[in-house]
Amino acid sequence: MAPSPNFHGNWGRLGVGLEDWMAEYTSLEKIRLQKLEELRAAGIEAYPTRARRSHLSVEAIAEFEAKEKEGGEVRVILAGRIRAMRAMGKISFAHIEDGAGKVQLFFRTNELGKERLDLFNRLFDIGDFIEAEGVMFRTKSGEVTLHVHDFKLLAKSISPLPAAKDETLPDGTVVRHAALEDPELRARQRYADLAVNPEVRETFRKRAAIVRALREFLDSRGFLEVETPILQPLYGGAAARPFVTHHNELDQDMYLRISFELYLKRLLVGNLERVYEIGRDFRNEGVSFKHNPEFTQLEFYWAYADYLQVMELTEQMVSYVAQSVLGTYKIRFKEHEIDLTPPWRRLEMRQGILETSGIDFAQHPTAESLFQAIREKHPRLTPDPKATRGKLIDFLLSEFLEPTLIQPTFLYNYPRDISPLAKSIPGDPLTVERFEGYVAGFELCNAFTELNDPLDQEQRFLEMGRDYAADDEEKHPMDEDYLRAMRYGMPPNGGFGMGVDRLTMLLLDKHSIREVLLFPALRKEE
RNA sequence: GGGCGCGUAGCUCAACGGCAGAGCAGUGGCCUUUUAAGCCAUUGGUUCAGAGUUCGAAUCUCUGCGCGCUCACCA
Repeated sequence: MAPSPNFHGNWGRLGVGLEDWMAEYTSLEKIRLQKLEELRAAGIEAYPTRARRSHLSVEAIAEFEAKEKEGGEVRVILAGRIRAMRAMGKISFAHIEDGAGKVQLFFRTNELGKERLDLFNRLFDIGDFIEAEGVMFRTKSGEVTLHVHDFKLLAKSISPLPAAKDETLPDGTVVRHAALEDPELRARQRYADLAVNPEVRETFRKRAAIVRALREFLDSRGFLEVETPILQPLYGGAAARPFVTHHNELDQDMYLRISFELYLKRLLVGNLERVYEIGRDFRNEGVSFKHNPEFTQLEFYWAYADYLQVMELTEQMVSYVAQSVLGTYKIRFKEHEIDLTPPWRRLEMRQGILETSGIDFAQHPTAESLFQAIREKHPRLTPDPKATRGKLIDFLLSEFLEPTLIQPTFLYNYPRDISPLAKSIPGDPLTVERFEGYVAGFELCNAFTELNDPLDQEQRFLEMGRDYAADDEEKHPMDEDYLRAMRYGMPPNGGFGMGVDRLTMLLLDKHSIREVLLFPALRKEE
């Protein structure tokens, strides 16, 4: 099908001839481009500049239902996207969807005349945006519907959206047929996914509500929201590989931050006593159902508090968010019923690992001894022989304890050598005041009483440097400016970090981080 | 990065060594209260890409690409 001489489509942008234009579009798209031409030939603007709308779909329906008994007329202008069309001779039905929901449109030759109805049936498609003016009424089968007296195209759709159809079964459940389901397509073309899967839009509305609730909670407790650099001359605050980039004018390599920690704690030095940030972290590591290279993190730092106070604030905050977004403390995640009502269970890490693995790591003060114990007790397991004591403990944690932590649990008191920014427990140099919150078997948050002794901190950086000497990429760089800040004096404080994506997964019962990210990282196409 | 699996029409999926199909969407027709509207007719394919085995490949083998699951990595 060749474009006619008065074709208005922009195939000049290809800078090529007719043949390439033909290859650029699918047969369905070519048909729609022809319709576009016909519309324009008929003097109809396919992309008008302005639209009118008096009501959202739900408002129009509600207003009609309120006035239905006394028979008052409800005249409205609705605007939305065509999701279904049913032409039947001299009448037609369609459903449009707007920001609030769907509403049915009813077209009749009586009001519109044959030509206008034919125009609608022939040249309008699923996916087009339209504006429709008329009077609300109820059809024979009971659906509140707009009786259209006039309509107008607002934007023509060239590429066909998946024409998903909702079937309502006798028991009321809705089955969607031919919905866009391919996970790759849904993620790559999130715009199409959002357009045809309303529950995806709902997921992201709820995500926004979760972030809003976190802010409300912290704001109301005197925390100041701040923004610290994403582009940093030096990365730190976590053990992760960074993304490296380059500033041309400064001729200097820069890193995308892997955490906010060191900058937020600088603010405590500056007498900002309660600070938090919600923003993006970047970690140049593997991608999985719970890892995306960029992810949203919440961190707060609270002067004069310790990790026990942070624990209390955490359970209050998470339950507040659940209550405010879902209206309940009881959530479902996969097959689990989870109760977020505070207080949460508190379990000392040593105790938890002893109970689930039969190994008391306190009896094994060196990596060698702990490694031997694991090999003897669990011969089929193969921990890394080069692992530090802390990493072996972490291994036991994820192997034995983590899967059992379904109901919200604070696991506390961590080995010092995997926690270089946390403060030791008085009288116990091997253990730090740190906890992680676990729900549904995965780590939700991580917090500790922050190390505020600049000399100890310098020592820890040096130790980390040694531990990672063999692996440059994971080496924890010495942040001299951070130490300089600490030397001015940092108040004792409790700090906290939580993955907002993971919290969203938990609260919304989504089992992949991609379901809660609008545009997850994907390999480039082709 | 390793292992396993998947990739067929715009969407959802069949065909599993022997003519590449269905439903929806699309196109033409009938139909003035339908709603997965219905009925009649009909269009649409580089079976992800490339190579190989075979008389014959969507199907078997290899390579590549992409995605999913899983393991590793990830305080």
